Amino acid sequence: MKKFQDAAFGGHDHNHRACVREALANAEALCAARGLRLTPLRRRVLELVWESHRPQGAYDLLERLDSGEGPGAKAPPTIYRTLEWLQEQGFVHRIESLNAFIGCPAPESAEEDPHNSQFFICQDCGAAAELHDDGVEAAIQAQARRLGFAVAGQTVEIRGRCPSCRAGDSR
Amino acid sequence: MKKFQDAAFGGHDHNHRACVREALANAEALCAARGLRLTPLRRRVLELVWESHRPQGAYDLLERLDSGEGPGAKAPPTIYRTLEWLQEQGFVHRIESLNAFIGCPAPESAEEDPHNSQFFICQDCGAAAELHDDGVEAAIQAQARRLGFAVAGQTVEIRGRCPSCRAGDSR
DNA sequence: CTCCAAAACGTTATATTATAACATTGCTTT
DNA sequence: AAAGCAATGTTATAATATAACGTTTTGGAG
Repeated sequence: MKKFQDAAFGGHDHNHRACVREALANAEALCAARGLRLTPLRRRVLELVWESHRPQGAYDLLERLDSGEGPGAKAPPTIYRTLEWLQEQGFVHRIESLNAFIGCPAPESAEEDPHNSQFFICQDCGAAAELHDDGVEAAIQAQARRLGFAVAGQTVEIRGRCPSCRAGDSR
Repeated sequence: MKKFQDAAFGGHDHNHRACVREALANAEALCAARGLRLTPLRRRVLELVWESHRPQGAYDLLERLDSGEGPGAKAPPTIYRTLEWLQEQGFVHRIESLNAFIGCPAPESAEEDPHNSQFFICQDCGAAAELHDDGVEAAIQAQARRLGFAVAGQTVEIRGRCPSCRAGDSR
């Protein structure tokens, strides 16, 4: 259980390199399957997003992109366009309450149910965990039915403290 | 049922003047109870927020504040400070996914459970309904427990189409 | 009632986030 | 090779938000 909890927030004992590798492999596979181009820029931005389990601001990403190996002097539209494309593919999500972006650990599942995801975001360490819980989804749909409301998409972002930070862990 | 659904989104057949009057009366009562000052500015901004059931941008509100009766030339901090205070009192909520603000229909209930509110926002007409559903709350808490996560606050914003717009109503 | 301290409001400047519009590059298909 | 299109670069600016400090108002202590 402890392990599951830590993994969700990218706990300090998880193998992050494997995380990133898997995310990139997923993206490559899905692009191949869809006939889309995971260009160097798109790949690099996805890597940057995955450098941590914390949602990243667009300008933070841009700065790191700029200061990296490739050619510099990229302007905001570059990063916003790239993030937009990554979102369309389900490779990253936007966290509305933070104006920030985070990698999706399971982009392939977004095809089945694009609207069912919830984020738990630690206010101490900034880490975020993405969940796809049918219970939350069902409760929302029940209310929507009651209201006569047709759900098109959901933003569910829970602020609080992650298990590590509650335990007084440093990270 | 129809009436309930319409009321939630401020349907065109509801008595909006009464809506506003009630919201202001609520605010006055709560301020009196709490020994707080509902100044003319705060009262005016709350009125502006309540001019519709659509979340309003800060600059929209500022512009309308500016062009109204009182002295003009107010700058952004004025409106942001006022909105911040209104939020602290639970009189308005911020809609993260829209960078906008909406009046709270039941600020008194926020004292009991400050974290339990969900918004259903129509992508056609822009109207939003606030709900406090224990089912959604419970489902979120269940996941939080599973994760070992301590919930401090929730952002639940559902995008979709309201009953009026689904019916092809104009508004 | 006066004066003080704190709260509320005003003002200027600037930070942060995001997009419009158009130019250029570079695949890819023929 | 040329046309056509997707991707990226570039410039400028829009939209949202806050820092810092000055002035006014107000409620309460004396």
